[in-house]
Amino acid sequence: MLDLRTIRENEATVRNALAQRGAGVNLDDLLRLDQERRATLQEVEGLKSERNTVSKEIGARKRAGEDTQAQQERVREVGRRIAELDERVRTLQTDLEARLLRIPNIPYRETPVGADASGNRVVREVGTRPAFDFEPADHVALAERLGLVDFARGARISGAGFLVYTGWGARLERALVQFMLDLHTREHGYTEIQPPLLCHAATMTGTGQLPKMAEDMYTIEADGLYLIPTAEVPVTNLHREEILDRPLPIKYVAYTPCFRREAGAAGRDTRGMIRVHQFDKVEMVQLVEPEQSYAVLEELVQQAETVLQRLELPYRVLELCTGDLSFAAARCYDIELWAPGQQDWLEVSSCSNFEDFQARRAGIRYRGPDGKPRFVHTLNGSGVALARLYVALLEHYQQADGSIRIPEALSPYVGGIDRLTPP
RNA sequence: GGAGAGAUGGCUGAGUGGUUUAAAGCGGCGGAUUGCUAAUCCGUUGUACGUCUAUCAGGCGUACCGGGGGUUCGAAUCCCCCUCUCUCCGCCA
Repeated sequence: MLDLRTIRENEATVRNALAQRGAGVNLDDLLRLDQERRATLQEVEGLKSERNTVSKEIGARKRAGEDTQAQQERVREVGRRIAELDERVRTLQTDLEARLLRIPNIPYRETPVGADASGNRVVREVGTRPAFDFEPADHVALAERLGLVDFARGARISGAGFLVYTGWGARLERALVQFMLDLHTREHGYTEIQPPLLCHAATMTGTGQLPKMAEDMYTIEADGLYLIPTAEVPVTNLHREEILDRPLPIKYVAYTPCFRREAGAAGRDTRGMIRVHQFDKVEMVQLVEPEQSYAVLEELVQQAETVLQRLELPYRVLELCTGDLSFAAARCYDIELWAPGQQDWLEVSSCSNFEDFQARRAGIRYRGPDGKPRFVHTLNGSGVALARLYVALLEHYQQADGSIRIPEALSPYVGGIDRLTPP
């Protein structure tokens, strides 16, 4: 959420930034509502001040045994007017809030300007894509041949887009999760969190999933709950409506399943495990001082890259342009893995700085050097997303004999074996 | 799911309609005193919104005693609804 005062005082800058994102926002109505709210507030607060004074006087005179009938009647009138104006302020306030919650964040000043994904900038490409002396298979064939994933039974029990990992396939998934958690907790200084997977509306609003992305989430209507699309949601909201009493930065890492309806993506990537309704992800979240947030963003990207470097997989880092930035992000890097079976790049991480956009929505503050509360900056980065990592790993490490080599760093997590072989 | 008890400032805890613009204590901050530490003494103390001014600061106003609504000239206090916590019962991995 943007600060209303910022919008008021920097109207041109805000308009320009939102235009670069391609966001159609009616600022005129917003500013008019703001104007009316402040005017009405001034009027009603004046009346309340008057009422407080007179009421106090009535109390004093009653104690002195004087008649206060006339005064009481007069104040009753004032009270009626106050009730009307209060109602008006409430309406304006609600309307303003609803509009503010739908305005996306302002992009970082160096963000490349572009209309869509084609405007993204390749920051670097690391590692070399493998050369095969045979025709590389895709992950669906590999997973089926090795008995790692059962696509048909996933569809049978839950529908298309749900996976069943079996035997060594399940073991490999667990190994990857554990490998990443160990890396981030032991070497990168994160505290591990296991949050709820169902969150209510206030939490979903805090990080920006609501109100705009409601149709992307699975809902539990009977209880007013939503399945989390990412651990970012519960973990960032851990400190909702708090003035933090601990030193910054706060660094959390969480493994959770993620649930996405992929409502707008029907028919895309339907084959295999590239776009599924449920996948595992290890997510890093940081709450930091505003002055540090852009340095921390670089740190996050490197920590996500470390996962891929240890697994010896080739990848590239992109900076998203204004038109491709997600709703709440001010600056975002995506990391993509090369998948030989797809002959394409797969997004496995998204590292974003939200500045104070989420903190303002969620009310997450800390005390600055002057002791006054300030909003923190929030960041998160996948470290990294499974399913797609799994795809790239299978396709990258496939051998001519049909086996899958296990990279050295991962081997201890699968009981020391160095390859998966067909049964 | 049923019954009961509770929710007050950073913490403990008083307060059942107007001298409470929330007592007192603890803690925090500033100062005094003091070889050092401790102790003692004095002062100070939250958040949001609005507004004004001599605007790296402050003044004024409004609201905030779990959340929302109501009664009243006036609500922490009375009434209604909700949430959460605790205790007991039931159910249960």
